[in-house]
Amino acid sequence: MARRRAQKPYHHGDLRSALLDAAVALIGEHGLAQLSLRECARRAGVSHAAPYRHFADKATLLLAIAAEGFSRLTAAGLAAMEGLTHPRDRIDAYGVAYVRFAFEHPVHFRVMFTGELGEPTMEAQRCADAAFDLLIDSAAAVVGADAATLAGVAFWSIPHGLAMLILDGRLPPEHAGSADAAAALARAVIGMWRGPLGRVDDEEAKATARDT
Amino acid sequence: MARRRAQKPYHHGDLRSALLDAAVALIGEHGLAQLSLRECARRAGVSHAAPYRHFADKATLLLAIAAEGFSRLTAAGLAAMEGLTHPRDRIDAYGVAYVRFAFEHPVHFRVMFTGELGEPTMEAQRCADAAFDLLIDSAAAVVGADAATLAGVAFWSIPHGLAMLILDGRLPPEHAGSADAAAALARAVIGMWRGPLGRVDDEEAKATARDT
DNA sequence: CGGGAAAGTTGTCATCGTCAACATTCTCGG
DNA sequence: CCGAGAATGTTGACGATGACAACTTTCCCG
Repeated sequence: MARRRAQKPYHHGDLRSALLDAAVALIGEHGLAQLSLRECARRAGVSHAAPYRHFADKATLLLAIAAEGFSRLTAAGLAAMEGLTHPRDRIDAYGVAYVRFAFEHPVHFRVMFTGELGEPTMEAQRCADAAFDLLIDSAAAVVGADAATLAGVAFWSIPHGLAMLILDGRLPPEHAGSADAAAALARAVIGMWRGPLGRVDDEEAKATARDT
Repeated sequence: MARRRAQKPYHHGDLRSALLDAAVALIGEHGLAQLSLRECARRAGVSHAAPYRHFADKATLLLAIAAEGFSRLTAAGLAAMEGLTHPRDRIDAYGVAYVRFAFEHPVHFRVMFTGELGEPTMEAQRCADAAFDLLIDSAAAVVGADAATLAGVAFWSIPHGLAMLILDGRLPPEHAGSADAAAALARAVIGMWRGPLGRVDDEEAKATARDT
């Protein structure tokens, strides 16, 4: 202790996080394709080979970003569903949170779904599965376990496609200008869904229709 | 004329297409991130700088692949809608064709939607807009021009999300094992859609329900 | 306190994207 | 028919990158 902060210590302290942060920032600035480990190292104030003490290779670093993204997505979904008891309300909230997440963490979202990252890490696989399982479980709570996979897939497609459109800049600015606008759009589009998820609730719709 | 085929001519003949084909093949084999212009050149039997006579840089080559993909997608959509007169049938067919396209041309599809390709070429922009306009027009034929953008966005989300799930290998094999299976899944999921696109047709659904 | 493990560094190599300079072939106007 | 300029390819070079090996510094625990 009593470390001299004036001259930087040989050890960084938390290089791993610093590299992840630098990578996310760099991807945001110059795009995924331009990302270089050496530039990350430079920005973290460390030599060009230091990253290899924390990541096997570039793909592993990206996988870590993806894993982080899936974790945050799951957390955002859980937070959005918190306090909601109606299954339909819950899965709708997840969908809206999904689009909001994509808007607020565009870099993570891109990395999560570029694929092309080689064989996923166990860590990354676990985080992705957790996010997907939450969706399937939420769907199962509406339509039952048998149809859950199909319904989950159908339901995921909507927020996911929406998120892609927003990130690709193919939506008019009034719908994609802010996180709130994007979320509102998501709520509107999801509200149009009247598939198996909707039918169940249509019968009890009047009982629930008090919020707008 | 009477060209000696035995010793290859100085000029390739159709290098541009050969490079595009090589690039698509290489991406399919090793992933987008591993693509190298030099490897494309090698595979086309040409020196490492030859590609620069046809593409300004690597990004431009990828943009060309994306443009080709959007053109084929538009063509596939048009072919699928051919002969169908009911607006709802037509947009449904487009959606199914969309998923089938993604399954059959996974490399093109990936390149089309990786974004991160820098500023799009005019060519690429035009092809992408054509595909999107076809969708919006098809939606407009169902819900009218006013709601067309919103409905188009909502409707695009479904096949797009579905395609992404299939390409990411997150679907059970019975649904993603073949192009026909994927298309059938798409048809099923799209059939669940009962938003503004569906409501119009629900009134005349009985008149149309003769297939299946 | 001492030795191994962890974390960083320097050096190196093959490969890549890109540019400049040069070579070959095509084509079209005279 | 020919000859010059435009296309198209080639060779060579440069800086940057991902990845590995060997070495150094610091940490931590027995």
